[in-house]
Amino acid sequence: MKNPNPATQARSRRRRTTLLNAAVDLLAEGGFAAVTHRAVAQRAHLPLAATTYYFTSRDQLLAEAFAQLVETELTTTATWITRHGLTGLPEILTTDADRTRQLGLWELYVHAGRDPVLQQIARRWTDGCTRLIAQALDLPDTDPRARLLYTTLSTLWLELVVEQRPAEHARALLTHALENLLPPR
Amino acid sequence: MKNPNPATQARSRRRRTTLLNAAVDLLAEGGFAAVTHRAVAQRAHLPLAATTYYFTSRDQLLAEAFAQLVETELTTTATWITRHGLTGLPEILTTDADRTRQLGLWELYVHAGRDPVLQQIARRWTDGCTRLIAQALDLPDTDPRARLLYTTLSTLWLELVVEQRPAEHARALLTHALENLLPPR
DNA sequence: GATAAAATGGGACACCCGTACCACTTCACC
DNA sequence: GGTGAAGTGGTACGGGTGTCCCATTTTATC
Repeated sequence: MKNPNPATQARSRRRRTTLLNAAVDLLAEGGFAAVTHRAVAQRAHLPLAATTYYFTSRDQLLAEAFAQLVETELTTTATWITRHGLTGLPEILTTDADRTRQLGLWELYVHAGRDPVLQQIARRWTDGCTRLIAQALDLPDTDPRARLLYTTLSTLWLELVVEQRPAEHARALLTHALENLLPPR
Repeated sequence: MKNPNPATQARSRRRRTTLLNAAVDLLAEGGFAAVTHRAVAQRAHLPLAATTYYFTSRDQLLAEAFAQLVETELTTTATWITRHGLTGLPEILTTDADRTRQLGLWELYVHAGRDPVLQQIARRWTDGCTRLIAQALDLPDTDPRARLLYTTLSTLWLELVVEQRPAEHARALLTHALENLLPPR
């Protein structure tokens, strides 16, 4: 026995993350079905066998891609909120730049209803989002108002991404919800 | 020319709806990927070629299945609301009987973000739901309060179906939203 | 430098898919 | 009752998939 631990070499770890990033990109671009072993390998400029070497199955690959997508999306929206503050929150419904990225996330979110592994990540997503809203509103995480605002924001965002209707109404409704939720006290 | 219009015979029409129902069932049970020509044909006790005869492509089959799922779901929830009234609305978040059916609907809803044909049906779904809420609240369809309540209800329902957490908190939050939305006037 | 584990990559296997083909039967209408 | 279209169903084709196998190279430790 000379090299007891797998995935210990730097190049190896780099390859793994390359594959994972490729999977996330493909998921964002073409959705669920586009994440195949061959497509991921080609995207990462690696041989096909690399995918099965670093990920025991396609399900695992998808799960890790989902997890990574959730984390990055949470951090980016967190920085967005700290930069724009609460009053500019409705403006978040304009970010159709990475629309397909959001689509991929929601695809996996719904798919989590049939896969316990993904389900855990889905919960992480929901909890992370409500926490972000709570922080933006300067409320404790458990405050029903934060959770309430998240529910409307979530639906509006999903609708925007899926149905692609003009965002004006959505923004107006979100400001309405904000006024109706916070200042009346 | 003797029989100019296709699909005119009674047996033929029956077969078509049988296939469509089979597709809807499969979608509910196994999700998106489970709706294959072969599976649908077997489920309907019909030969494989029947699927390509009545539906020009798998996409069309999925689109029609989605449309049918939306319509039936809208009508069933409509009758549910008229029977239970507004006050019992939070109880709607207990119907985990056909959880997988809801899952299938949401799967296709998200997929609509990548398919213009499905997108139209997705809009029909959103509009139908908000209209139902508006009727339950005895408000005009365009009242922001109806739309607002729908957004929270939608997220809570999706969360319930996907994440399978206890429904108590969701129901409590919905009643909270209802009180906060209607009686204060 | 020897050695065993880790890493690499080319290829193959078995499977399932959507769809097309085509001979056949049944039907509606003259 | 003849005729052409509608409907039926068995079969085959081409392609893409996940996963596995195995020979080879590279690495870390002795």
